[in-house]
Amino acid sequence: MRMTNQKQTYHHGDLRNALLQAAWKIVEKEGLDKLSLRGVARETGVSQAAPYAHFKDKSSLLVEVAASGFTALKILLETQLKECDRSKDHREMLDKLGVIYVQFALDNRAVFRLMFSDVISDFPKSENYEIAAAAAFSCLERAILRITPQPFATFSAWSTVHGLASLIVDNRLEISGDVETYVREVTKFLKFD
Amino acid sequence: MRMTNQKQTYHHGDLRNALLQAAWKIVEKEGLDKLSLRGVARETGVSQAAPYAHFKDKSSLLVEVAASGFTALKILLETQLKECDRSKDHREMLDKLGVIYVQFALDNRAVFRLMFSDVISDFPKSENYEIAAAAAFSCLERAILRITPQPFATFSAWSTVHGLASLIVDNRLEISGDVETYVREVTKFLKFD
DNA sequence: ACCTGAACACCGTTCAAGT
DNA sequence: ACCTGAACACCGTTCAAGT
Repeated sequence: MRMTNQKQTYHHGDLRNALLQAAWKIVEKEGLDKLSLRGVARETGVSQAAPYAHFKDKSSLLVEVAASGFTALKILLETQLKECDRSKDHREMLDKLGVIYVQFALDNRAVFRLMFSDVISDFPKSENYEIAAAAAFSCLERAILRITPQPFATFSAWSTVHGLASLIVDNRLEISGDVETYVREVTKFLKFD
Repeated sequence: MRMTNQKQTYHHGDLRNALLQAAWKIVEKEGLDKLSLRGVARETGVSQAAPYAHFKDKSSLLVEVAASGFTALKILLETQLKECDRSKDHREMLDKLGVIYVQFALDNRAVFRLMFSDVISDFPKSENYEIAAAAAFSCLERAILRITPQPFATFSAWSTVHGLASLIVDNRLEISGDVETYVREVTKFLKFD
Protein backbone atom coordinates (compact mmCIF):
# COMPACT_ATOMS: atom_id res chain seq x y z
CA MET A 1 0.00 0.00 0.00
CA ARG A 2 2.67 2.52 -0.81
CA MET A 3 0.74 4.88 -3.03
CA THR A 4 0.21 8.07 -1.06
CA ASN A 5 2.01 11.28 -1.90
CA GLN A 6 4.52 10.71 0.81
CA LYS A 7 7.30 8.53 -0.35
CA GLN A 8 7.19 5.39 1.67
CA THR A 9 10.46 3.96 2.79
CA TYR A 10 11.16 0.55 4.16
CA HIS A 11 12.30 2.20 7.35
CA HIS A 12 9.63 4.15 9.14
CA GLY A 13 11.75 6.78 10.82
CA ASP A 14 9.97 7.14 14.12
CA LEU A 15 8.05 3.92 14.45
CA ARG A 16 8.38 3.80 18.22
CA ASN A 17 6.46 7.02 18.72
CA ALA A 18 4.01 6.24 15.97
CA LEU A 19 3.15 2.98 17.73
CA LEU A 20 2.68 4.74 21.08
CA GLN A 21 0.35 7.31 19.52
CA ALA A 22 -1.62 4.66 17.68
CA ALA A 23 -1.95 2.66 20.90
CA TRP A 24 -3.25 5.69 22.84
CA LYS A 25 -5.74 6.40 20.08
CA ILE A 26 -7.02 2.82 19.90
CA VAL A 27 -7.28 2.44 23.68
CA GLU A 28 -9.39 5.58 23.92
CA LYS A 29 -11.55 4.68 20.95
CA GLU A 30 -12.01 0.95 21.43
CA GLY A 31 -11.11 0.25 25.05
CA LEU A 32 -8.18 -1.56 26.62
CA ASP A 33 -9.50 -5.06 26.08
CA LYS A 34 -10.03 -4.39 22.37
CA LEU A 35 -6.47 -3.23 21.86
CA SER A 36 -4.23 -5.78 20.17
CA LEU A 37 -0.61 -5.36 19.30
CA ARG A 38 -1.43 -6.51 15.80
CA GLY A 39 -4.09 -3.81 15.60
CA VAL A 40 -1.58 -1.17 16.64
CA ALA A 41 0.80 -2.37 13.95
CA ARG A 42 -2.02 -2.36 11.39
CA GLU A 43 -3.05 1.17 12.35
CA THR A 44 0.55 2.28 11.94
CA GLY A 45 0.82 0.59 8.54
CA VAL A 46 3.52 -1.81 9.53
CA SER A 47 3.86 -5.56 9.81
CA GLN A 48 2.65 -7.48 12.86
CA ALA A 49 6.17 -8.25 14.02
CA ALA A 50 7.56 -4.73 13.61
CA PRO A 51 6.66 -3.54 17.14
CA TYR A 52 9.03 -6.13 18.58
CA ALA A 53 11.96 -4.12 17.24
CA HIS A 54 10.99 -1.36 19.71
CA PHE A 55 9.17 -3.05 22.57
CA LYS A 56 9.88 -6.28 24.37
CA ASP A 57 6.22 -7.24 24.29
CA LYS A 58 2.68 -5.88 24.39
CA SER A 59 2.86 -4.99 28.09
CA SER A 60 6.02 -2.97 27.59
CA LEU A 61 4.26 -0.84 25.00
CA LEU A 62 1.28 -0.32 27.30
CA VAL A 63 3.55 0.67 30.18
CA GLU A 64 4.98 3.44 28.00
CA VAL A 65 1.51 4.64 27.01
CA ALA A 66 0.66 4.80 30.70
CA ALA A 67 3.88 6.70 31.38
CA SER A 68 2.96 9.33 28.80
CA GLY A 69 -0.43 9.53 30.50
CA PHE A 70 1.24 10.38 33.80
CA THR A 71 3.42 12.91 32.04
CA ALA A 72 0.39 14.60 30.48
CA LEU A 73 -1.31 14.74 33.87
CA LYS A 74 1.82 16.07 35.53
CA ILE A 75 2.04 18.92 33.01
CA LEU A 76 -1.55 19.93 33.68
CA LEU A 77 -1.04 19.84 37.44
CA GLU A 78 2.24 21.72 37.29
CA THR A 79 0.78 24.48 35.14
CA GLN A 80 -1.95 25.02 37.69
CA LEU A 81 0.55 24.89 40.52
CA LYS A 82 2.56 27.69 38.95
CA GLU A 83 -0.48 29.82 38.27
CA CYS A 84 -1.46 29.56 41.90
CA ASP A 85 1.99 30.30 43.22
CA ARG A 86 1.28 33.92 43.99
CA SER A 87 -2.00 33.20 45.68
CA LYS A 88 -2.13 32.67 49.40
CA ASP A 89 -5.26 30.53 49.30
CA HIS A 90 -3.57 27.16 49.53
CA ARG A 91 -6.81 25.31 50.02
CA GLU A 92 -8.22 26.74 46.82
CA MET A 93 -5.13 25.56 45.00
CA LEU A 94 -5.58 22.02 46.27
CA ASP A 95 -9.19 21.99 45.12
CA LYS A 96 -8.17 23.16 41.68
CA LEU A 97 -5.61 20.37 41.40
CA GLY A 98 -8.33 17.92 42.39
CA VAL A 99 -10.58 19.20 39.64
CA ILE A 100 -7.78 18.81 37.11
CA TYR A 101 -7.09 15.25 38.28
CA VAL A 102 -10.71 14.19 37.94
CA GLN A 103 -11.21 16.06 34.69
CA PHE A 104 -8.15 14.37 33.23
CA ALA A 105 -9.58 10.99 34.20
CA LEU A 106 -12.85 11.81 32.48
CA ASP A 107 -11.18 13.18 29.36
CA ASN A 108 -8.95 10.13 29.04
CA ARG A 109 -10.99 7.36 30.61
CA ALA A 110 -9.28 4.38 29.06
CA VAL A 111 -5.76 5.72 29.47
CA PHE A 112 -6.50 6.70 33.07
CA ARG A 113 -7.59 3.14 33.74
CA LEU A 114 -4.52 1.84 31.96
CA MET A 115 -2.29 4.03 34.16
CA PHE A 116 -3.44 2.08 37.21
CA SER A 117 -4.21 -1.18 35.47
CA ASP A 118 -2.95 -4.60 36.50
CA VAL A 119 -1.34 -4.90 33.08
CA ILE A 120 1.15 -2.46 34.54
CA SER A 121 0.95 -2.89 38.29
CA ASP A 122 1.89 -6.56 38.28
CA PHE A 123 4.73 -5.94 35.91
CA PRO A 124 8.34 -4.82 36.07
CA LYS A 125 7.62 -1.16 35.47
CA SER A 126 9.87 0.96 33.31
CA GLU A 127 11.95 3.83 34.63
CA ASN A 128 9.92 6.20 32.49
CA TYR A 129 6.75 5.06 34.15
CA GLU A 130 8.03 5.36 37.70
CA ILE A 131 9.48 8.81 37.09
CA ALA A 132 6.33 10.14 35.42
CA ALA A 133 4.05 8.67 38.07
CA ALA A 134 6.16 10.04 40.92
CA ALA A 135 6.25 13.46 39.27
CA ALA A 136 2.45 13.62 39.05
CA PHE A 137 2.10 12.50 42.65
CA SER A 138 4.65 15.06 43.81
CA CYS A 139 2.50 17.92 42.48
CA LEU A 140 -0.24 16.95 44.90
CA GLU A 141 2.31 16.53 47.62
CA ARG A 142 3.77 20.01 47.13
CA ALA A 143 0.32 21.56 47.27
CA ILE A 144 -0.53 19.72 50.48
CA LEU A 145 2.74 20.63 52.16
CA ARG A 146 1.76 24.29 51.95
CA ILE A 147 -1.32 23.49 53.98
CA THR A 148 -0.04 21.02 56.53
CA PRO A 149 3.04 18.94 57.34
CA GLN A 150 1.00 16.06 58.75
CA PRO A 151 2.42 12.83 57.35
CA PHE A 152 -0.70 11.18 55.94
CA ALA A 153 -2.36 14.32 54.59
CA THR A 154 -1.06 13.75 51.07
CA PHE A 155 -2.23 10.15 50.96
CA SER A 156 -5.60 11.23 52.24
CA ALA A 157 -6.09 13.91 49.60
CA TRP A 158 -4.77 11.67 46.87
CA SER A 159 -7.01 8.78 47.95
CA THR A 160 -10.11 10.96 47.95
CA VAL A 161 -9.49 12.52 44.57
CA HIS A 162 -8.32 9.26 43.02
CA GLY A 163 -11.26 7.37 44.46
CA LEU A 164 -13.71 9.91 43.12
CA ALA A 165 -12.09 9.83 39.69
CA SER A 166 -12.07 6.02 39.66
CA LEU A 167 -15.67 5.64 40.74
CA ILE A 168 -16.84 8.07 38.07
CA VAL A 169 -14.69 6.55 35.34
CA ASP A 170 -15.85 3.07 36.31
CA ASN A 171 -19.47 4.17 36.13
CA ARG A 172 -20.17 3.52 39.80
CA LEU A 173 -21.00 7.19 40.35
CA GLU A 174 -23.14 9.11 37.95
CA ILE A 175 -22.29 12.76 37.76
CA SER A 176 -25.09 15.19 37.13
CA GLY A 177 -23.71 18.67 36.73
CA ASP A 178 -20.15 19.71 36.11
CA VAL A 179 -17.09 18.05 37.49
CA GLU A 180 -15.88 21.05 39.45
CA THR A 181 -18.82 21.33 41.83
CA TYR A 182 -18.68 17.58 42.33
CA VAL A 183 -15.04 17.61 43.32
CA ARG A 184 -15.56 20.56 45.64
CA GLU A 185 -18.55 18.98 47.35
CA VAL A 186 -16.66 15.76 47.94
CA THR A 187 -13.35 17.27 49.07
CA LYS A 188 -14.90 19.83 51.38
CA PHE A 189 -15.06 17.17 54.09
CA LEU A 190 -11.27 16.94 54.04
CA LYS A 191 -10.04 19.17 56.82
CA PHE A 192 -6.37 19.46 57.59
CA ASP A 193 -6.42 21.69 60.64
CA MET B 1 -18.63 -30.49 46.44
CA ARG B 2 -21.35 -33.04 47.01
CA MET B 3 -20.43 -35.22 44.06
CA THR B 4 -16.92 -36.29 44.97
CA ASN B 5 -17.77 -39.97 45.19
CA GLN B 6 -20.20 -39.97 42.33
CA LYS B 7 -19.05 -41.26 39.00
CA GLN B 8 -18.68 -38.75 36.24
CA THR B 9 -21.81 -38.24 34.26
CA TYR B 10 -22.25 -36.55 30.95
CA HIS B 11 -24.24 -33.87 32.71
CA HIS B 12 -22.35 -31.97 35.33
CA GLY B 13 -25.14 -31.06 37.68
CA ASP B 14 -24.11 -27.60 38.76
CA LEU B 15 -21.80 -26.48 36.01
CA ARG B 16 -22.81 -22.83 36.29
CA ASN B 17 -21.56 -22.50 39.85
CA ALA B 18 -18.54 -24.68 39.21
CA LEU B 19 -17.52 -22.32 36.40
CA LEU B 20 -17.96 -19.25 38.61
CA GLN B 21 -15.84 -20.78 41.36
CA ALA B 22 -13.15 -21.85 38.92
CA ALA B 23 -13.09 -18.36 37.41
CA TRP B 24 -12.69 -16.70 40.83
CA LYS B 25 -9.89 -19.10 41.66
CA ILE B 26 -8.03 -18.54 38.40
CA VAL B 27 -8.43 -14.76 38.52
CA GLU B 28 -6.94 -14.64 42.01
CA LYS B 29 -4.15 -17.06 41.18
CA GLU B 30 -3.19 -15.96 37.68
CA GLY B 31 -4.60 -12.48 37.24
CA LEU B 32 -7.44 -11.15 35.13
CA ASP B 33 -5.49 -10.95 31.90
CA LYS B 34 -4.39 -14.56 32.23
CA LEU B 35 -7.94 -15.81 32.63
CA SER B 36 -9.38 -17.45 29.54
CA LEU B 37 -12.79 -18.96 29.16
CA ARG B 38 -11.16 -22.08 27.77
CA GLY B 39 -8.99 -22.22 30.87
CA VAL B 40 -12.04 -22.00 33.11
CA ALA B 41 -13.66 -24.85 31.17
CA ARG B 42 -10.45 -26.88 31.40
CA GLU B 43 -10.20 -26.31 35.17
CA THR B 44 -13.80 -27.47 35.53
CA GLY B 45 -13.14 -30.55 33.42
CA VAL B 46 -15.56 -29.70 30.69
CA SER B 47 -15.32 -28.90 27.00
CA GLN B 48 -14.41 -25.44 25.71
CA ALA B 49 -17.91 -24.77 24.44
CA ALA B 50 -19.75 -25.92 27.56
CA PRO B 51 -19.73 -22.51 29.31
CA TYR B 52 -21.88 -21.11 26.52
CA ALA B 53 -24.79 -23.19 27.76
CA HIS B 54 -24.77 -21.04 30.93
CA PHE B 55 -23.25 -17.70 29.96
CA LYS B 56 -23.74 -15.58 26.88
CA ASP B 57 -20.03 -14.91 26.64
CA LYS B 58 -16.84 -14.43 28.64
CA SER B 59 -17.86 -10.99 29.91
CA SER B 60 -21.16 -12.29 31.23
CA LEU B 61 -19.32 -14.85 33.31
CA LEU B 62 -16.95 -12.19 34.66
CA VAL B 63 -19.85 -9.91 35.54
CA GLU B 64 -21.27 -12.67 37.73
CA VAL B 65 -17.92 -13.25 39.41
CA ALA B 66 -17.79 -9.53 40.17
CA ALA B 67 -21.34 -9.67 41.49
CA SER B 68 -20.40 -12.42 43.92
CA GLY B 69 -17.47 -10.25 44.95
CA PHE B 70 -19.84 -7.42 45.86
CA THR B 71 -22.04 -9.87 47.72
CA ALA B 72 -19.09 -11.14 49.74
CA LEU B 73 -18.08 -7.58 50.59
CA LYS B 74 -21.65 -6.67 51.50
CA ILE B 75 -21.85 -9.57 53.94
CA LEU B 76 -18.65 -8.49 55.67
CA LEU B 77 -19.85 -4.90 55.94
CA GLU B 78 -23.30 -5.84 57.14
CA THR B 79 -21.93 -8.11 59.85
CA GLN B 80 -19.84 -5.26 61.18
CA LEU B 81 -22.76 -2.88 60.91
CA LYS B 82 -24.88 -5.15 63.10
CA GLU B 83 -22.15 -5.63 65.65
CA CYS B 84 -21.83 -1.90 66.01
CA ASP B 85 -25.53 -1.27 66.24
CA ARG B 86 -25.58 -0.97 69.98
CA SER B 87 -22.62 1.34 70.12
CA LYS B 88 -23.08 5.06 70.05
CA ASP B 89 -19.70 5.80 68.54
CA HIS B 90 -20.80 6.24 64.95
CA ARG B 91 -17.47 7.51 63.80
CA GLU B 92 -15.74 4.41 65.10
CA MET B 93 -18.20 2.31 63.15
CA LEU B 94 -17.41 4.15 59.94
CA ASP B 95 -13.70 3.61 60.43
CA LYS B 96 -14.25 -0.09 60.99
CA LEU B 97 -16.22 -0.36 57.75
CA GLY B 98 -13.37 1.40 55.99
CA VAL B 99 -10.89 -1.11 57.34
CA ILE B 100 -13.08 -3.97 56.14
CA TYR B 101 -13.38 -2.42 52.68
CA VAL B 102 -9.63 -2.01 52.27
CA GLN B 103 -8.87 -5.38 53.82
CA PHE B 104 -11.28 -7.06 51.42
CA ALA B 105 -9.53 -5.37 48.50
CA LEU B 106 -6.17 -6.65 49.72
CA ASP B 107 -7.45 -10.17 50.38
CA ASN B 108 -9.05 -10.39 46.95
CA ARG B 109 -6.91 -8.12 44.81
CA ALA B 110 -7.80 -9.45 41.40
CA VAL B 111 -11.51 -9.83 42.11
CA PHE B 112 -11.61 -6.34 43.62
CA ARG B 113 -10.10 -4.98 40.44
CA LEU B 114 -12.53 -7.02 38.39
CA MET B 115 -15.46 -5.57 40.36
CA PHE B 116 -14.60 -2.12 39.02
CA SER B 117 -13.00 -3.21 35.78
CA ASP B 118 -13.86 -1.91 32.34
CA VAL B 119 -14.72 -5.47 31.35
CA ILE B 120 -17.81 -4.82 33.43
CA SER B 121 -18.26 -1.06 33.49
CA ASP B 122 -18.56 -0.68 29.74
CA PHE B 123 -20.96 -3.54 29.55
CA PRO B 124 -24.66 -4.15 29.98
CA LYS B 125 -24.46 -5.14 33.62
CA SER B 126 -26.60 -7.91 35.03
CA GLU B 127 -29.31 -7.40 37.59
CA ASN B 128 -27.33 -9.51 40.03
CA TYR B 129 -24.39 -7.20 39.69
CA GLU B 130 -26.34 -4.00 40.17
CA ILE B 131 -28.19 -5.32 43.20
CA ALA B 132 -25.04 -6.64 44.87
CA ALA B 133 -23.07 -3.45 44.16
CA ALA B 134 -25.86 -1.24 45.45
CA ALA B 135 -26.20 -3.35 48.58
CA ALA B 136 -22.52 -2.96 49.41
CA PHE B 137 -22.66 0.76 48.82
CA SER B 138 -25.75 1.10 50.96
CA CYS B 139 -23.88 -0.26 53.99
CA LEU B 140 -21.52 2.69 53.85
CA GLU B 141 -24.44 4.99 53.29
CA ARG B 142 -26.31 3.78 56.34
CA ALA B 143 -23.24 4.23 58.50
CA ILE B 144 -22.73 7.78 57.26
CA LEU B 145 -26.34 8.76 57.73
CA ARG B 146 -25.95 8.16 61.44
CA ILE B 147 -23.23 10.77 61.48
CA THR B 148 -24.54 13.42 59.13
CA PRO B 149 -27.31 14.01 56.60
CA GLN B 150 -25.14 16.14 54.34
CA PRO B 151 -25.74 15.01 50.77
CA PHE B 152 -22.17 14.38 49.57
CA ALA B 153 -20.83 12.88 52.79
CA THR B 154 -21.33 9.31 51.59
CA PHE B 155 -19.61 9.92 48.27
CA SER B 156 -16.76 11.56 50.11
CA ALA B 157 -16.22 8.67 52.49
CA TRP B 158 -16.62 6.11 49.75
CA SER B 159 -14.19 7.96 47.48
CA THR B 160 -11.55 8.14 50.18
CA VAL B 161 -11.78 4.52 51.19
CA HIS B 162 -12.11 3.28 47.62
CA GLY B 163 -9.21 5.45 46.48
CA LEU B 164 -6.99 4.16 49.26
CA ALA B 165 -7.92 0.57 48.48
CA SER B 166 -7.31 1.08 44.76
CA LEU B 167 -3.96 2.78 45.18
CA ILE B 168 -2.73 0.01 47.47
CA VAL B 169 -4.05 -2.78 45.26
CA ASP B 170 -2.55 -1.13 42.18
CA ASN B 171 0.82 -0.87 43.91
CA ARG B 172 0.90 2.92 43.85
CA LEU B 173 1.03 3.03 47.65
CA GLU B 174 3.24 0.75 49.64
CA ILE B 175 1.86 -0.10 53.02
CA SER B 176 4.29 -0.62 55.84
CA GLY B 177 2.48 -1.75 58.93
CA ASP B 178 -1.03 -3.08 59.20
CA VAL B 179 -4.01 -1.97 57.17
CA GLU B 180 -6.02 -0.72 60.10
CA THR B 181 -3.67 2.04 61.20
CA TYR B 182 -3.26 3.06 57.59
CA VAL B 183 -6.98 3.44 57.05
CA ARG B 184 -7.39 5.35 60.29
CA GLU B 185 -4.55 7.74 59.49
CA VAL B 186 -5.96 8.48 56.07
CA THR B 187 -9.62 8.82 57.05
CA LYS B 188 -8.97 10.95 60.12
CA PHE B 189 -8.90 14.02 57.86
CA LEU B 190 -12.52 13.39 56.93
CA LYS B 191 -14.60 15.57 59.22
CA PHE B 192 -18.35 15.70 58.90
CA ASP B 193 -19.23 18.35 61.45
C1' DA C 1 -31.72 -29.35 28.18
C1' DC C 2 -26.90 -29.96 28.45
C1' DC C 3 -22.60 -30.97 26.47
C1' DT C 4 -18.89 -32.24 22.67
C1' DG C 5 -15.66 -31.67 18.62
C1' DA C 6 -14.47 -29.38 14.79
C1' DA C 7 -14.18 -25.08 12.65
C1' DC C 8 -13.25 -19.98 11.92
C1' DA C 9 -11.18 -15.75 12.63
C1' DC C 10 -8.55 -13.74 15.55
C1' DC C 11 -4.20 -13.06 19.03
C1' DG C 12 0.95 -12.71 21.05
C1' DT C 13 5.39 -14.04 20.04
C1' DT C 14 9.42 -16.03 17.57
C1' DC C 15 12.58 -16.46 13.85
C1' DA C 16 14.86 -16.83 9.55
C1' DA C 17 15.21 -13.88 5.92
C1' DG C 18 15.11 -9.50 3.44
C1' DT C 19 16.59 -4.16 2.98
C1' DA D 1 19.62 -1.61 12.60
C1' DC D 2 14.98 -2.06 11.15
C1' DC D 3 11.36 -4.52 9.10
C1' DT D 4 8.70 -8.64 6.72
C1' DG D 5 6.23 -13.21 6.19
C1' DA D 6 5.42 -17.49 7.74
C1' DA D 7 4.83 -20.31 11.62
C1' DC D 8 3.24 -21.92 16.34
C1' DA D 9 0.41 -22.19 20.15
C1' DC D 10 -2.99 -20.05 22.00
C1' DC D 11 -7.93 -17.46 22.26
C1' DG D 12 -13.43 -16.38 21.90
C1' DT D 13 -17.30 -17.90 19.64
C1' DT D 14 -20.41 -20.66 16.64
C1' DC D 15 -22.74 -24.74 15.20
C1' DA D 16 -24.06 -29.24 13.88
C1' DA D 17 -24.22 -33.30 16.24
C1' DG D 18 -24.33 -36.40 20.22
C1' DT D 19 -26.58 -37.87 25.09
